[in-house]
Amino acid sequence: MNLLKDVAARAKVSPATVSRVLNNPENVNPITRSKVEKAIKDLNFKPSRVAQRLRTRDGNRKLIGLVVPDIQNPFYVEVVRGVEDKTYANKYAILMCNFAQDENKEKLYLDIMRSESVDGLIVAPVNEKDKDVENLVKTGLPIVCVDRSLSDVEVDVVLVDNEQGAYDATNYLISLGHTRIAYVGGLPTIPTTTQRKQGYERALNENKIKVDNSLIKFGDSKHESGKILTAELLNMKNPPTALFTGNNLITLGALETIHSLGLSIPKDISLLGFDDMPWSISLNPSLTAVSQPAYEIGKRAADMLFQRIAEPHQQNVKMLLKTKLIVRQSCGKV
Amino acid sequence: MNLLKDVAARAKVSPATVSRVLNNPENVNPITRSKVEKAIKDLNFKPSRVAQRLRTRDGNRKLIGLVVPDIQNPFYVEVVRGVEDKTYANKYAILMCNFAQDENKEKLYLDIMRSESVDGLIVAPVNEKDKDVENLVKTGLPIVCVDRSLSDVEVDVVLVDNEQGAYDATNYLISLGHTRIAYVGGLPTIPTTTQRKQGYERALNENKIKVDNSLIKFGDSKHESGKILTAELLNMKNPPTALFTGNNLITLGALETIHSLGLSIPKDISLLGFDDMPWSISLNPSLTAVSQPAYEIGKRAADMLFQRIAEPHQQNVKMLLKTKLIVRQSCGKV
DNA sequence: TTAATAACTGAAAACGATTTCATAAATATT
DNA sequence: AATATTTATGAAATCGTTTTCAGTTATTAA
Repeated sequence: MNLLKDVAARAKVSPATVSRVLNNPENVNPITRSKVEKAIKDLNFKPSRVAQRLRTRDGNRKLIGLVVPDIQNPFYVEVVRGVEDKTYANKYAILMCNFAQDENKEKLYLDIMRSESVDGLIVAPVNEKDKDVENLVKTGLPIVCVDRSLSDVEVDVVLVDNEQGAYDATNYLISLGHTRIAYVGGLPTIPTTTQRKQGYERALNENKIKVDNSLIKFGDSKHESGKILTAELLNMKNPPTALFTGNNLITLGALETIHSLGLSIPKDISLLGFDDMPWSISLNPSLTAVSQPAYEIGKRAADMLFQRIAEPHQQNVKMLLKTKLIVRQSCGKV
Repeated sequence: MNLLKDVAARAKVSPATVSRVLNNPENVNPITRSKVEKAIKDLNFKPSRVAQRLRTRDGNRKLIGLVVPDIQNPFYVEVVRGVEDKTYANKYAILMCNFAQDENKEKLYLDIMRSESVDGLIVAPVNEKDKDVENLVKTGLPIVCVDRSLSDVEVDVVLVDNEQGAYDATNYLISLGHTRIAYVGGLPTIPTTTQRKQGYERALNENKIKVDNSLIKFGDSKHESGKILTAELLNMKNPPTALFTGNNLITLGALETIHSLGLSIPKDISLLGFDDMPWSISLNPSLTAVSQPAYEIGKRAADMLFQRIAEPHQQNVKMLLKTKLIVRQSCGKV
């Protein structure tokens, strides 16, 4: 492995000059510069980013962290892509960790982020009171939250209007004549779960439909829990006529249960999912869904982070993006 | 941010001792050790992994790289999870990059891996002649390839028997009476694409069915290309009666096109996909598929990498895992 | 009891880059 | 022509750890 000093030796200059060629080429003599550049090329020299990061004080370490709650959820995959496309353009690397909705894992990964000296961090905190993320914010590390905000601390954030999205979805089901609409939520501790529940309840209330708590279920935001909760709902003596599922994976779990019970959608039961997926149109039946601009969330978050890295003391901003109801064939009239 | 020397000062010992408590607690006096441990706790000290990595020569840097061809492909998501579960247990961090089947991106990310001084690397090379990965192997960096091997260099690798999987799939279609079976492949440059094609052709040959090159298509392994190629096939004057799709995303694209043309599966056309997905059962119709043990691939690869990091000079191993044909409802008799 | 060995600890060098400071040479100013 | 300024470079300090080496104290062996 060739080091900067090897380049210096070969080009017969000091290490300082090589470093300048790398970082401030404008203030080294063109002749010297080309000698050094040749040596760099000859030796196929690549500076150690580790040494660079150790030495560099400011936000030029070319590494950002991305802490994702669940890489199996296609929503986050899209967010990741959005972040990545932006960071790639800037030759930043991404240190990405998936904590799988596990608070301990999140804590470990946040510690790692800190001690890896990332320039900044994009994270979807486990919950609104996430002390670990809060503490990290307090250290002054540039942080952008996505999908979920923090309640006790000022931070940049890119969100989607979950309440409104759920409201629209529920209203749509009501417009089809449904009154027994179940909400199959994810982890009750994460803000999106409760915001979506609020939108759901607002729609019911505005339509004078009594909220029936036996139709509201919470789980762990994963596929398996979607299956189980849906089974519970459909086995009630007086089952719902429509299911509003709280995320991607829950929707897929619900689909699986419905099919395994031999029920037909939308004839026997209507299904409306939060989160659209690239293959929603290919599901059986094609899925009516609340679509979030996931890729854009990622892009905007990355933009915001680079902004804040450049200007650490600017005011915090909260960006709220809209959802869109995509009507396909999984909901029918009652 | 508290440093090791702050801990040392508070515990009234030298930095060396603090470092020992961190790394070799067994050879520091218990009394001193607990003083230091208290100081560490009091100051909430977390060592800088950057400094640690810079200083540490051997394979103890607690960081491995993971270079993924396409994070949108659920197959790789499962692989990632497998890798992650193993590495988490060892308190390793993963530097993960998604090169989206883009060779230039791959090159940049590999450079980053090298200069981030990772202990080792898990990668699915863009192709069998991938010079960039080869060069990295030659530097002596511990590397495990997954899903795709390298032809010109010795390296540890975890593969699936793609040829056999495709053979089984094609045979199954033939057993249903199909003779006009199309193969909708991904990028022709990646080994899995050609191996699957070989299995497909072997099955045809063994059954005395002439290989019809107009029924073999290649694209870019993504959703969109699955849509386009399927449309081309179905618009032929004499279209195939069955489609064997070369990966996940292509399958989903094919499904979309088939539905948009108003065709019914399996009545009008049979569909068999390489790669199973968690929601294959919920597709319209539920999908018959060749399932790869993706999660296990990831786990095994991580195991193998830790092995090699521990024993850099052991012999290279190639692990071949089996696929499994999962019969559901997307294939019918002709 | 003394010599040999083991157990602890600290000072200082090292990892591989960047940056400050000083200096020499080149150019501009009067 | 003399001085002031700019440009270009190198020496050395630095980032935050680990590790070597040496030295001191405690333990064991003779």
